[in-house]
This record gives sequence, C-alpha cells and structure tokens, in this order.
Amino acid sequence: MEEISLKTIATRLGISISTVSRALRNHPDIKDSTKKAVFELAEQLEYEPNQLAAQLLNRRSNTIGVLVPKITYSLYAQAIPGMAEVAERYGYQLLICQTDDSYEKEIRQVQSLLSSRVSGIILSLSANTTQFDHLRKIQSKKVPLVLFNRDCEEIACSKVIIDNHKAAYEAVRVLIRKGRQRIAYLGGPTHLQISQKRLEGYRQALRDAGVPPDETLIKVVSLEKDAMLASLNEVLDAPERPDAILAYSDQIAQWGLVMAKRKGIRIPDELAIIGFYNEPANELLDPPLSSVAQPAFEMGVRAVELVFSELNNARFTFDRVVLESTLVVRESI
Amino acid sequence: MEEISLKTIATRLGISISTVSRALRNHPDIKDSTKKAVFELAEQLEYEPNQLAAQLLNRRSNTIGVLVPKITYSLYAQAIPGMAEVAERYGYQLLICQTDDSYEKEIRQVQSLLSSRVSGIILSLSANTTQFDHLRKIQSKKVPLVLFNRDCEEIACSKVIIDNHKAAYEAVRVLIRKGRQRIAYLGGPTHLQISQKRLEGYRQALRDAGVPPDETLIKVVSLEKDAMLASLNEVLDAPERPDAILAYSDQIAQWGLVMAKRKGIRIPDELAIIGFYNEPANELLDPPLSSVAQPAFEMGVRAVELVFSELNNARFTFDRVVLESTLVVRESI
DNA sequence: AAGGTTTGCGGCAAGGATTGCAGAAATTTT
DNA sequence: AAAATTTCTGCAATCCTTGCCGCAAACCTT
Repeated sequence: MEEISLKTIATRLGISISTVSRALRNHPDIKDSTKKAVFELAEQLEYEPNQLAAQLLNRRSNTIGVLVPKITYSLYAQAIPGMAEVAERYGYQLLICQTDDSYEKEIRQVQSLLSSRVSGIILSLSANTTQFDHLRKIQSKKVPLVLFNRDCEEIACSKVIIDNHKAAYEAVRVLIRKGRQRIAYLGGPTHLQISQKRLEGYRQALRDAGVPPDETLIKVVSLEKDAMLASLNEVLDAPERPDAILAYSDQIAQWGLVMAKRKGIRIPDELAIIGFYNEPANELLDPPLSSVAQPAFEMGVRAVELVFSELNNARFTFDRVVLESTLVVRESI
Repeated sequence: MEEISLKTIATRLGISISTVSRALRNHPDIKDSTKKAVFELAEQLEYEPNQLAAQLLNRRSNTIGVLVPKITYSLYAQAIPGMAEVAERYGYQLLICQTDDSYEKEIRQVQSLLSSRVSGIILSLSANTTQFDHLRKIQSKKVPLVLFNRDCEEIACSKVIIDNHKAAYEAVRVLIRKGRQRIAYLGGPTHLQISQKRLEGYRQALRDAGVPPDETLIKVVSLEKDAMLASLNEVLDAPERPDAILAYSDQIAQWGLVMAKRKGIRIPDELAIIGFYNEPANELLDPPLSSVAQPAFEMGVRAVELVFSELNNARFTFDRVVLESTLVVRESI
C-alpha cells in the first residue's frame, strides 16, 4: 500500500539501500546473486524509481517546458508532437503551457516553469508581449531558452524560425506574376515581429515589381473570430476591393475565402487568397486554399535538439535555425 | 551563478534556513523586520522555491499526466486548455503525452508518468488498446485515474464521457425523419468502444424506425488519411450508394463531403452527412458540415476536477460524468 | 522578585536516490 | 598462519524544503 522505495526492498532483503541502488543500476561491485534477488523483488513489488528524488539530486527535472500561445493553432499542434518524439528518445518529458496570447500569463507560466526547475524552455511569444525581462530571467538562471516561430530580436538565444520576410515576398511575387495588382495584407497582431517581417516582405515585393503601394490595403486583423469576421467584411465590401489577399494566418485566409464566396465573389477569378501555416483544413475548402507551409513538426524537433545541445555544451554562441517554408499552391490563386 | 536556495539567503543574513522558510510563507512567528530583510534579499537574488524539493516532501508532484491519442485531434486540442485552466487555478501543471494510437506507447507513457509521481492521470485510450493491466497498475498505486472520451467498461474509475449510443441514435433519427433510408455508418477503429456504442445507437435507431438494416452500409474506416480516402471512394462509388452518412469523426465526414462533391454528388440532396466532434473547420465547408458536438473544453475541466476530488476525498465510489452532446445542424443534411 | 506567558528563532528529521570512501569479508599469496 | 589482495557492502553526505520540538530572551502578572 505504501510507496515502494529502495528502502522497502533493502529492508525486505536485509541489505542496505546503497546496495539495492547499485544492483538496480547494474554496478559491477555487486554480486550476481544479490543483483538477481534485488531485480526479482523489484519486479514483484513493481518498484518505480522516484524521479523526484533523482531530479532533486542532479538539480534538474528531465523536463522541458513548452510555452505556446494556443495549442489549438495548428502550427503548435503539429510542432508539439515533434518535440515529444525527440524528448521521449532522450527520456525527457514535456510540460506544456498555454499563454492564450496574454503577456501576464506568459510571465506567470515562465515563473512556474523555473520553479519546477525545468531543464530548458521552448517558447513562442504571446501576441501581447513587448517586454522581455522574463526571458532574461530564464537566461540568467542558465536555463536553455529556445524561441520558435514567434521570434523577437531583443533577446539573443537559440531560435527555430522561418524567413518570414522571404516567405511573404515570394507569395506576393507569385500573386503579381499572376497579374494581381491590388494585393491586401491582412496582418496579425501589431506586436508580432513575424507579422511585421511578413509585411516588410510584402512591401518589398510590391516595390521590386513596381506595383504602387496602397496603405489602405494593409490591415491589422484580430485572431479572435468575431472581430476577424468584422474586419474581413470591411475588406470585402470596400469600394475598391483587393484582387488578392495575403493573410497572416490560414484562419484569416479561410474565413476570407468562405465569406468572399458567400458574397458571390469568384475565387480565384476575382480574388486570390494565400494564407500561412498550411492547416489541414485548407484542402477541404472549395476551392482549396493556398498557403505558406512551415515544417512544423521539424521545428519542434529542432527546438528540442537545440535545448539539448545547449544543455550539454556550455557554449556561448546561439544557433539560429532557419527552416525552409514552401508556398503550397492550390486553386485559390 | 549557483542555485539560489533558502540556504543562500539564510547564510547571507546570518539566520537559519527554517526562519527564512517561515518568513517567506509569512508565518506569524517571525519578526516583521526579519521578514522584510528576507523578502528583500529573496527578491534581489530572484529566489524561486525549488518545487522538486517540495514535491519530494509531499510525495506528489503537483502535476497531472494527460495521455491522449493525438493532440491534433480537435477534441483533445480543445479539452487540454480546459484542463490547463483548472490545473493552473490549483497550482498544478500538465504533463501531456501522445500515444499516437499505439498500445505499446501508451504503456510506456503510463510507466513514465508513474515514475514521475504524477498526482493523477487523465487518459483517453489508444485505438489499439485491448488490454488494461497498465490501467490497473495506476490504480494499484492509488493514483487517481480519469478516463475521458475513449472509455472502456473493463476498468472501474472516474469517467468523463458523452452518451455515444444516444448521440448516434439521435443523429440517425434526424436523418430518417428527413426521409433518408440508406444510411451508412462509417465507424472508427474496431476496438474503440465509443465507435461500437455509436454503432449500437445507429442500429437501434434503424430498428425503432422500422428501416431495414443493411450490413453493407456499415464500414470500418481508418483514421489514417490515405486508407480513409480509399474507403470513402468505395462507399461513394458503390452501386447502391447510401443517401446519408453518419461518420465516426469529422475527419471522415469532411473528406466524405469533399469527395462526394468532387464526384458531382449533390449535398445534401443526394447525400446527407453528419460527423462527430464538431471541428471548427466544419463551418468552412461548402455546404457546412453537420456534426455531433461534444463539450470538449468542459470535458477537460471536469476531468481535472475529478482528479482533485479523488485526490482529496479517499472515496471508494467513482464518478461517471456524462455530458450532453448536441447535434449541430448545418446545411449538409 | 519569582513564576508564567509570549515572541522569535534554531535544530533536527524526513522525504528517496546517488556516490565516494571506508571497511568488512572472502580470497589469494607468501 | 599471517599478510596482501580482491570483492562486496554500508555509512554518511547531498539535493532543498517543511513541520515539529525546544530553547532563550523578553514581557507580563501578582
């Protein structure tokens, strides 16, 4: 009934705790007969080593903290399995938290993870995070920190990202090559550097192609559904409607496509649409939605690997892993 | 550089560790001036209590293990935030693992969670789990176990589920009332009791309505995309095509709808479709997909609450929370 | 002023696993 | 048979926090 510990086994066999410990770890100092007896009793009692005690001893928890805005966002839902796979291979576990895009929650979660003495932290910034003292705190405690997807330039640490500028640039270039002139950019929350980078890529592509910029075609769209639909309505009902949309996320793009259809706008003839993240649902739409795909699973894998590499080599340089994004062209353009 | 512990503060202030501990927890025994000094130094050194040590002491980890088939399945992606919310309120964290619908992985993860001395385990069975010794092991260690969504009757424990029999029964009844006679049931993996329950509800509804059963209309469909599409092709190309489909999951229903459309089958005129889980993407389809909605977020909330209630009262009865599902009717029927 | 109460703090133990060092037992050597 | 090895095992410290007991000094009571 009570907890089975090394002590339980030691007492029953009339030997010391240290002998039991060594027997279980197959230490050469221990007699075979003793080992056998220990193994058998451990098996029989279903002994499970208490990780808590071991972790207290080596001052780390074999746990990696993962902090994402929302696990329902498909990028994260896909990246987390990638992290889990590598972590499991190394005998680590994942402590996953959501920030719900709240700066305060992000701070609290970071506190909590540090208090749990996680071995490392993988983080994708909340949309409202503009100060980074909590990240510096992580670093001052020598806990490996890896930022992924939602990056920030203020903090020097390992990162797993895509080249958002380039991704947006390429997408817009494709739209222009298809003859689009009034291309809208429906950006995410203002503070998100990735949204800004995409906006810059968008602007650059227009400049390079000599397409006159029109600031009214640039909008900030909420990620919250009702507000998002309101913005989309505005864009689609505008007197001079865009003939193409590059959206910060597939959620925006998907609803843009659906609402446009409901308004009788023909896609892609009258309106071309490209989103970001290549969510599975894109294929289900009619017409299927084009999107900039990120290697989400691999991002997760690389992020965990970066944690381990920082954990092992006490290096002073940070890796900046930039993965390739690809424009998945479907019938929406 | 080194870890900041109570000892660090105690030494610096020339007082004892216990005094520091009590000061931080605002114990009335400690002088205000001492408290103030301790608080200030703790602040300055950025002291974070070491949860590991505290957990070792109370023999539990303030952590709840969550084991789901795939976090990308929308039910889980929505339920986990529900769990996280309650857990955070209680100062608990979530250790989230995926089984990828593998029995072996499920066993390994359970082991790992037990070894981490989680306070409780919330689990949704893998599709290939037909033996339950690992669950009994959890119970024999007195770790609260809560099954949710994917249930099994072999294990007596707390559960958070919906009435799958009833949900399917109602869905089929609606289809029949709309004049459908050849209703197909596209079930999930054979071993899943929830799929079986839905099948029974389906059968019962046909019987009660006097609709002649046709076993060729009952299919097992893989959750893996290619195999799923192949099965759907078969169903839709069959000589005597069904005039309605009740699918085990929205994934199946969504692709059924899309493929039917691509084959020129008019929906809902020639084919009505209902899925399960009410995924967000359903609204994006054309026509939007009807689905049996489960209160996923609430399921998560209730599951965590059950863990806590079992943790506090050492009771001998188990709660079986059956939540209401609702048929969300959209244009696909 | 002597005894009793309060206030403030320190010491010790416990929780489970690991590990270096010391030491006992068994074996071999001289 | 004594000495020198080799094998094996136990002690004790460590990780950090908390709860309990106890002690000293200061205060109050009569």
